[in-house]
Amino acid sequence: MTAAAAHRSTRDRPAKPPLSEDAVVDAALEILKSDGLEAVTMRRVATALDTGPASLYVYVAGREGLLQAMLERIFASVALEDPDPARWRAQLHALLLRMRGALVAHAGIAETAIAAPPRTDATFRLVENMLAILLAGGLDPQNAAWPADIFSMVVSHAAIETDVRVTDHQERARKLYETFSGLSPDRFPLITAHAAELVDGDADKRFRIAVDVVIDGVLARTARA
Amino acid sequence: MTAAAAHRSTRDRPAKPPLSEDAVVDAALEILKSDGLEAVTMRRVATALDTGPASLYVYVAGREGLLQAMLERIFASVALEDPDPARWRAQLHALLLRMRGALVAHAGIAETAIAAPPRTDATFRLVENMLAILLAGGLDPQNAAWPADIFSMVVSHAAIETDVRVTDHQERARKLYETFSGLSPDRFPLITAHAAELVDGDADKRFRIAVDVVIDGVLARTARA
DNA sequence: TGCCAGGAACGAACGTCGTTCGTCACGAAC
DNA sequence: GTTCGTGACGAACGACGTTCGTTCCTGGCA
Repeated sequence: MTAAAAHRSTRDRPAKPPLSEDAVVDAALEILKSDGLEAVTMRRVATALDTGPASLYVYVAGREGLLQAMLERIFASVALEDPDPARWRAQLHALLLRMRGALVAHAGIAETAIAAPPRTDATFRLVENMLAILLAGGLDPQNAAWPADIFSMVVSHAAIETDVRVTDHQERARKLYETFSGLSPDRFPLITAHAAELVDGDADKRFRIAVDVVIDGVLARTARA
Repeated sequence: MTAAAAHRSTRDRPAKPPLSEDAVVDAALEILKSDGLEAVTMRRVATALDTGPASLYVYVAGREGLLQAMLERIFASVALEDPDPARWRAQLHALLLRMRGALVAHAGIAETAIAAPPRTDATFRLVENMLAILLAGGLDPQNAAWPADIFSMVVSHAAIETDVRVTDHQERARKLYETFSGLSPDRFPLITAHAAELVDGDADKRFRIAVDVVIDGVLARTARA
């Protein structure tokens, strides 16, 4: 290809939007959504932007930086609650459900949130809001600080569990039930006996229960003190 | 290189132990321990075994299979508890602490445990033991099944947090404290005000509290029913 | 004892990845 | 009109996981 041809090809696409961090993150999120985390490669993102991988490094600090920027964008999109002492428990559930939803909508990124949790504005916002809700609920600062940590963990894990680009979650539960109940009753008497309880509930229910368990645990801790 | 030379070189190392799945996993665990998860490459493991990467595929189902085999080995090494209704809470702590310890000893593998939790004998053993302890504690099957899940999550997460091949954990806590307290008090009044509570406690203490919170939460749930 | 089959070992290669470097084009500033 | 800085990018490097075809060794059978 001659220089003239290259020039003409540039001229042919004047509508191509200029690169920017936002554009790069947008393209990456789209690929993540459709093809999963391992499909988010520098080359693939660059191709989606009609350029080469080298061009991305101006706006993004390598692949790791790109993943962090994606997480930042996702967390920043989560709406906050306006703390109300009368409804704090419901508000906590609502906030955490939205966090999980945001992660699940971009299946696969939750892995990154756990392995390298970002310490950025977007996450501070969420921690701040969690603290506000818990304090509005009457907890003392220390007993509000512990669960803030735990909840981040619960959210990310729930997102991973819900991920697994599987169409039929009910089918997955059935498979798991068969695995459990099909084990040797001699070696695993409890698992086989209670397989139904182990796989009971869909992802939403399990998530809600996990959140409630943590809340109740903190409350018990507070009452005891 | 002639065939004769190759033959001689083989003859030169008759002491080289034959390959086996155990040998491969051993070598991989050693690399994991010393240089972290991303250093566990097929090529590197093969080099440690004085062979080429192609030779590993007889004993291990690719890199993913190798990681799973490593996890299996690690979990299998965790000693179980003999359920005693009088000491069930302490037993639960002991078991979970050992699980965490096993993961931490091989920093980095916890990531795998979360992203692709293995459903193998070694993990069934642990779940079975957790169930036994919880049932000995007087919980009904359903309320024993929920936390079994949650505890796996807490253990893995704690292992990741404790990982981060960092020599000085106290230094890390100080850095984190400075990050929190150095934020804008206008935007993050609660984080800045309670920075001390947010970073309080070392990894062990935080882990124990998380476990207790979950136990108390489940007990509260049981009492309410 | 000689021979053969089958599986382990492995050299070489393929395609893809993240990342870097040097060059080029272009718009702003003087 | 010239210069200069910066974004864009072609090309390449090294490393990765994995596969294929061949070679070699060994244990069992004739």
